[in-house]
Amino acid sequence: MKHGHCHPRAELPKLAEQLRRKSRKLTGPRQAILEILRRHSHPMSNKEIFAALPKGDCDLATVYRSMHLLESMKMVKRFDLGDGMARFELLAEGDDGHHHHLVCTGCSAVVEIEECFIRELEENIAVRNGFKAITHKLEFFGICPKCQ
Amino acid sequence: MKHGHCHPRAELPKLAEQLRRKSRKLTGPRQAILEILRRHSHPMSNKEIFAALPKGDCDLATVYRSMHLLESMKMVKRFDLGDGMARFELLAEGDDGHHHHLVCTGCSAVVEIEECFIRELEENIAVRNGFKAITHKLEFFGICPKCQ
DNA sequence: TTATCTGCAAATACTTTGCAGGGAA
DNA sequence: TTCCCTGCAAAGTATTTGCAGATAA
Repeated sequence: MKHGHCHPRAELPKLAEQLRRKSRKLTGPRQAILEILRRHSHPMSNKEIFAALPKGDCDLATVYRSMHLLESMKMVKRFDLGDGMARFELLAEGDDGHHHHLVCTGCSAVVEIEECFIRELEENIAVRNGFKAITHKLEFFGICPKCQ
Repeated sequence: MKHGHCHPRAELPKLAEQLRRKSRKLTGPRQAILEILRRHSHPMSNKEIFAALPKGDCDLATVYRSMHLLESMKMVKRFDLGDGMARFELLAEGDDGHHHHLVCTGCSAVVEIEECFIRELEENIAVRNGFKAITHKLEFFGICPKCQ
């Protein structure tokens, strides 16, 4: 599944509504950040988002704060691609965003891997170890065609 | 610094040999760190290793440098459990250390998961996307029996 | 002796936070 | 007006690095 590319402004009403529900405000930076994420289909770091914003539009600290907020509202999903910084992707309505990535160790290109092969194994592992509420993080790394 | 209380262990010959091969030295901190890892079966962070060393035994920076060295010699393996710091486990001779973890989101307890379910899928994903040298990182998260 | 190591402190990189002024509702 | 939000700067955490003295071989 794609992430919001079919409905360019679909996120705004949802954003406004969810913000209202938490007595939070619909501000310029928050709209601008969602707009940036909508235009990029790959996971973006705070710094990348900041760089993509019209310059002077908002502070880096505000990007960090906004990403926490949007994450708590389940409008974005945080990914850890193992390079020491958080990355975020826009979530489609009703999508839990669970998927994986194939990351090039040469140029950092990212391919989205939509299938999840682990869900059945989770239950097995949970039962065997007495754990509840099991989730997992799975990322693939390799060398992309261009970098070979 | 001195390490009069540091006794030779099973890894020492291997360590000494590999160090010699790279014209590196067999020093107190390096022996002490391997000894710490040998006594702990769970992945340890630099800070944990540092804290477990006899106090004043070596500097935190030296722990970081030693872990890089030991990793490059394939005597330890680095894991990223998603909490913003690297963790390390001792590797057995000839072991590539590939396995996964089940981490409690409550108390950070770690269960080792020895099987790997992904190896066949890797090839599939590699071919489909034209990638080479594919690897993966997979970690499970949940709530352990004690924390439920 | 000599090249590698180490402690120390300073520097980096990513992220969070305190505070006072600015802004949405 | 009332809170919430923002910029700015400072602080926090994990990690790396420059340097001069210490040490293994």
